[in-house]
Amino acid sequence: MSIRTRFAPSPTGYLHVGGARTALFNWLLARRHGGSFILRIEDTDEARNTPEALDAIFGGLRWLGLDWDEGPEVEGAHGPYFQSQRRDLYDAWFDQLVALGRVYEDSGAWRFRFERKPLTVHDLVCGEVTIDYRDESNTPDMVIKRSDGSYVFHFVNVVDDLEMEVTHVIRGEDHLMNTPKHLQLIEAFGRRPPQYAHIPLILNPDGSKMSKRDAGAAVGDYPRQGFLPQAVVNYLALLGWSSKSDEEIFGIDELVHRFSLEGVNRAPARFDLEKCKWMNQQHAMRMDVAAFTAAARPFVEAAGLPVPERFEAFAAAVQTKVRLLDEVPAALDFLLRDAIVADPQAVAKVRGLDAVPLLCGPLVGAFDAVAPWSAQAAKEAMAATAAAAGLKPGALMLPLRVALSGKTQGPDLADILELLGKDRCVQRLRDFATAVTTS
RNA sequence: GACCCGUUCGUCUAUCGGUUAGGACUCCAGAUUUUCAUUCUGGCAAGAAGGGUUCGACUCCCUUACGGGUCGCCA
Repeated sequence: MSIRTRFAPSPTGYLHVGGARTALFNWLLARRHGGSFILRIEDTDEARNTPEALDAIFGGLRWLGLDWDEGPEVEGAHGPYFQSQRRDLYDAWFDQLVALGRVYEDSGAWRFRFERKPLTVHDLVCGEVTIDYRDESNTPDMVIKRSDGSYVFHFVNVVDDLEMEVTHVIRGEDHLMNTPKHLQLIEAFGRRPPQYAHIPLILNPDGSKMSKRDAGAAVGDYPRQGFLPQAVVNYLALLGWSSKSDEEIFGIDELVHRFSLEGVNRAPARFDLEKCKWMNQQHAMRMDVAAFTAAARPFVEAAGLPVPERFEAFAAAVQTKVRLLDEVPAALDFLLRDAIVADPQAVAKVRGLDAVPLLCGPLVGAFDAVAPWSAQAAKEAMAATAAAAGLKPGALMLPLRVALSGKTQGPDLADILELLGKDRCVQRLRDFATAVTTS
């Protein structure tokens, strides 16, 4: 019998990283075992549902690459996949409970009568958890149908998992105490419960609960901040799950191959944006140039920079230098524009160096004489200029970098020389000369 | 408050009774790159506390502390 998992968000806010990770784990388990991953929209709270939230769910899952085998748009044998469209089904299941005498009316709503006994959840992550339902004060009979006739989460969630033949329910630990309620319902229906796995929550760096407004909480913010989906997936997978090895940079296929519920931790994990960024850089560096170029292009365009014909060569020059894609425009700015704004601190740092007079004098002529222009030829001219003055070529590197880019950090000097071209190099050397002498 | 779950470097984690408690992020130092980033090497840094059990506990049990979760006609 094949594994069936589901992600069942309610469209009431933005897609949260916690929800995204829940979806990821469900997706990974299904893919690992060749099962099915179902997307079900739990939109029973009409007052709080919004179309934007629904778009955020679809968009977020798609961006992360978590495709669903059954659910909205793709449909499937157990639809519809919006709870708001499953009324008839719920009515039928509710009637069963009425026939069994397990519900009673209370102030216009209907409550499910719990059996008063201890209930044990056999959780794949938490182990055996027993909650005593004999203590009625702590576990009052729950409302499953509101006085307006609509059904409550616990009821529809259980009915749908049964109807959709879900075999594994992976969800946040905040649902652990709900599970006995669900078990009671399933028992009343005379059905077998799915396997449960409650995963720990994601916390803020300070240990507080991560909510919608916290940094890094909304998955929708990641794309425009320049995160790569594969990096976010990788980072999220490692929050609360361990591959039990020292490696940690995994592509999605590798995660699928390695994933197992056994590796899931029981303690909540704090979200570390720094490590997430580091991981993004690791993935960015591993992309092939064409893919990186395609991913970086929109950021450069959005920044209003001219995108040259040979953009790929420019993107390649900064591929290992950025953590997030939104750093690309700033990294490329001096290469794409005619004029540069030199960082005063960078200029100050090199001003007093012995090599500066060479840059302002002989090197300008040496560069001007290079024909045809190439990074190699330019470097040879630079070496010759240095040698003539009794300096090592290395002494010219940093000042030249500052002269050409206005910064102390950036692409490889050879790339700068090559991409800038002769005219711009000579011009910037002249500008640099006036900058260091006049101020 | 009651009931659950949890607690290893600042953070993410490995360890399933015997390890100099390992790796990663961050930070620091050095090497390589004639330059920056990358990469490499080294360093700082941990078993919440107290009791047991055991020849031996981070690992098993109990208590306390702390953290998180749940106690809705929200999901």
